Amino acid sequence: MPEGHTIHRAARDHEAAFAGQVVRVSSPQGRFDPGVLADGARLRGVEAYGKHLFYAFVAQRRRHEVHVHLGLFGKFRRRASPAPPPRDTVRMRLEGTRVTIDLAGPTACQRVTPKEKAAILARLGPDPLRADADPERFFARLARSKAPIGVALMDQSVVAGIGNVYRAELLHMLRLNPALPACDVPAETRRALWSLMVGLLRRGVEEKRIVTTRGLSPASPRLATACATSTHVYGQRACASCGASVVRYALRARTVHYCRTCQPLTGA
DNA sequence: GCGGTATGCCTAA
DNA sequence: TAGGCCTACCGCG
Repeated sequence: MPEGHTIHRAARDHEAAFAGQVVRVSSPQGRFDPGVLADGARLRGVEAYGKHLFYAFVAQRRRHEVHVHLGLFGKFRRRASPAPPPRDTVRMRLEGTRVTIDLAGPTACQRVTPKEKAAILARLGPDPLRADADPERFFARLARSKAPIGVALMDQSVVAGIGNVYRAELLHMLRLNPALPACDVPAETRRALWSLMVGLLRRGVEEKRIVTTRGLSPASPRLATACATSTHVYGQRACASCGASVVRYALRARTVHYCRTCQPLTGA
């Protein structure tokens, strides 16, 4: 479930799993070249920025970075070491003494130079999960964008880490119609959007899933099914607030989910 | 077994 | 705007 929360959680978990250890890096699938990392490299840290991950290794006294982007399909699987043989779709295997992480289906998995990493970061807007995020950049971009707010929120150069689920939920919670031009979102609402992004993404990191409704975090799987409405409109047939049918339509090739009653176009 | 679907994003036209 | 890429899972026959 790769939106920003998944990436930040992976950074935290992988850093904890491999902190300071020597990790063996391989590509069972063969589509990633680990280079010098194949013989073992010490993991110095894992950094998350929006939906991008950067693994910093030291091998042969030099620093090496691996860039990972999960895209739509990418997934990490964690197992205890020694792990069973990988599936043949595993693009990258990170093998530590206690933990082995398999990565399958990513859009990107490659070693990058500092210059290449900087170029990736330069394309990204502020990330609400990062302490160094500057929300003013987000506010400024919205203020001068004529694009629909539903498009602006998915634009990683406007804000980094928001995907289709968070977009739908943010807009619903602030009663914004996805088609409203971003520049018409009032300044107060821009600020509210930022605070909400910070709160929801942080919750997503802790719970390892996207939960935007107040629902309790149920202890038993049976209860979990009963309280399955972890969203207001995304993936729902009926709006969790008012019960009206949730509308779906394609906006720039991505399906937007919203409630006509709670999010009228004129009501902003 | 097949087809549809998914929380993403890039490129060609 | 359409198509391509990447993988896993689910419902259907």
